[in-house]
Amino acid sequence: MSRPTLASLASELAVSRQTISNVLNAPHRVKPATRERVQAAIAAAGYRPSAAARQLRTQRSMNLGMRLLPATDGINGAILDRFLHALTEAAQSAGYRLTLFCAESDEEEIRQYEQLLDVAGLDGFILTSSTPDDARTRWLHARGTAFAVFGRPWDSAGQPVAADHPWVDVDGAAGTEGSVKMLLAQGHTRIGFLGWHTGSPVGNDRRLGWKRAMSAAGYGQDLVTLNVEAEDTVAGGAAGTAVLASRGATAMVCSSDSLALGAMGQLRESRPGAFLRGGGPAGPDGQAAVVGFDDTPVAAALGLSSVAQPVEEAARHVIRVLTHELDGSGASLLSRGEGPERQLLLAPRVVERIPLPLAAP
Amino acid sequence: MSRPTLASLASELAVSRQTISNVLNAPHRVKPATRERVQAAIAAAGYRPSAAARQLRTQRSMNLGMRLLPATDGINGAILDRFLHALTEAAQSAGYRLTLFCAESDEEEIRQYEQLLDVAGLDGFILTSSTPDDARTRWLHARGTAFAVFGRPWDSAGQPVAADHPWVDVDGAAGTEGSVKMLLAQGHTRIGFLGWHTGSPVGNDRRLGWKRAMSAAGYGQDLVTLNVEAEDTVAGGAAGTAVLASRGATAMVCSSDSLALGAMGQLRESRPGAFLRGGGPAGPDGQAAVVGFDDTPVAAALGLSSVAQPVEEAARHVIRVLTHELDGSGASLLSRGEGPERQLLLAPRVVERIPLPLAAP
DNA sequence: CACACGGATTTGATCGATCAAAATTGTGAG
DNA sequence: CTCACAATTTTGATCGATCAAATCCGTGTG
Repeated sequence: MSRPTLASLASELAVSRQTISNVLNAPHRVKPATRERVQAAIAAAGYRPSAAARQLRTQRSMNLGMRLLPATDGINGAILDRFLHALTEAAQSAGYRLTLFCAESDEEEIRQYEQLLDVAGLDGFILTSSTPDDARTRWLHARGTAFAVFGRPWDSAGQPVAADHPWVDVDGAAGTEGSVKMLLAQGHTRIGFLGWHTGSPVGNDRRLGWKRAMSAAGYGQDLVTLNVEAEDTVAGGAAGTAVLASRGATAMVCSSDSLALGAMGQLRESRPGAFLRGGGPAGPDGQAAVVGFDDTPVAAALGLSSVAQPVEEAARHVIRVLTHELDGSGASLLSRGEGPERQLLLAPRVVERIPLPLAAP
Repeated sequence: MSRPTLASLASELAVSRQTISNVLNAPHRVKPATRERVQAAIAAAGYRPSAAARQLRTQRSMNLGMRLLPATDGINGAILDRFLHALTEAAQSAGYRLTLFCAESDEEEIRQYEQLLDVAGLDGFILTSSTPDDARTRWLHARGTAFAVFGRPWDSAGQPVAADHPWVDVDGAAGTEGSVKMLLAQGHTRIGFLGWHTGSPVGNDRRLGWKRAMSAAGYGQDLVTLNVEAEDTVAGGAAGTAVLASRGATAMVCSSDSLALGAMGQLRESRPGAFLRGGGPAGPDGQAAVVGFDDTPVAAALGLSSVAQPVEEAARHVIRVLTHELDGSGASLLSRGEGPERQLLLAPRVVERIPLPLAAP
């Protein structure tokens, strides 16, 4: 009554182990008649090859690893859920499993790679953020381990840099650019940017989009005045908004939903009614406007416009590239030059929302 | 230059494979002198036993599985991050790895169990929610697979029921009871409950705590009037709050932060200033009060009081029980009757917050 | 009719560990 | 000095698959 194995099935069917193995791994080598007979028996017995035995022989585990970063803020970290889910789903349907691990630092992450490669024989890794001059990608590359990154490579100065490893990222600049355009279309002209300190490449990228769109619209002269840096918290957003409002901004594009949330609150409170009904600093229709970034559930709940990252698509692509790298090496002769883009910048989408009245009708 | 194996190390050291294996798995059998010599060699060579080979022989993978539920709401789903992180960390330090998988339904989840057990040889599973008359726990139990649940077992009528599998849960009733007590201490007497429809056992449990505390305080006569059911969304919370306010509630305990968020908005908007500065339905100090549930990041950001679940502790305990079950079976003679509680109800904590002014000073 | 040939199938070795049992060594009693 | 017995170490088999090479088989050919 125990689990069927290649050997047990083989003796039942009066064929050799190898024939069954071939039916599964190289069907063309088996005569159609036997193939079908074996396939039927496999289905009937519910036979499933043992991954451990297979791994021992082939040195492939069909297992991908990913570090779970220490929970951040949670408002913005909420998109991790979606990413992780899509990643797991995509890996699963590509025949891979996903193993999680934790690490306190990037150095420890590297030590974990080493251990997981040796012990569990993971086939590849997914990195969920890139840092300037990333030691982890260097290490993985040197070791010849397959991996794919959600995040562009940055040089030590925080500038985008070429690299030949696979990565997927979302074009943050395009997102903020879109936000500015939306606000311009609404008639706003004094559009501020509320972002992080300049040490963050991701933050700088988002700031860049705002600058680009403002310059293109002929408001380049406001780039200094209307650019404010703040701590990435709700309180930071409120404080920054107070500054921007005092400089005459009627709308603002934020680097995160946390900041945008703070901005909304500030506008509502400091000039009661300003946000919804006009008055105080307000745009042409009498309303001040805020756009966040990441389109977190909070934004949706509060009716905050925000830039939505296509994280599901990013996750699927990460898996696509990584599995192509892993599976494709054998079939490299056939599929040379085809395959998915190894480096891909996805365009985000600006979700325009009408602020919720926050009261039942 | 390739990875050291038991055999390669053995020949270098001029001892047998088995001796090295014993140093790792049964050190007491090895003479101290050799043991140290071997240990030094292991460290020097950076030897790590292959999990695949070990699994093939021992039939244990040191791998635990968990289904990633389709992302829910996201406001409340945010605590999954924390749970998952703590789970991974605890599993890791117990020497286990965590494998994720997806399933569309509970039936598919069972099919995945079957496949993962056969193929990957997972040692156990973690279930992250329990449903009334749960088919999954029945299946796992029948199959003799180790598992632990975050969530109490409920019978088909949604009532708590005894079961002999390990589980950990948070005492929701105690949470809402604590919320009520906090509001009573603030001087409120007309405290409403804004919860989910009665089909949800978890929701009913939370409602129960409110009822208990209200009755104990002598407000049992209000249990019908001040109990409102709503859809678990921000809009639902706003609508329910309108009803509760019209019935004279000055404070409300909610089943979730989504509802509480809706409640806050409703209070702010429908009676401008009510929430912060008194007026309209308000408590003794002139303020209406809302308490949410789950202490999501949004609650923290907005200064919403909420009931915090000790999810990290729950995760650690789930792993503790599960690994004890798995590791302990061998040592059952020694540790009989000891070990962690197989069933544990954790007390949540009410986090009292002062609503943020939402404006910078 | 023997023989080469390619497709289909089988055999034996192997991946790297642990288990079970056997062999070796050391120790104290008689 | 020998023998029983425990402590320590080694040997051979095994887990369940795949690889590489060998064998088998039916055909077409000279």
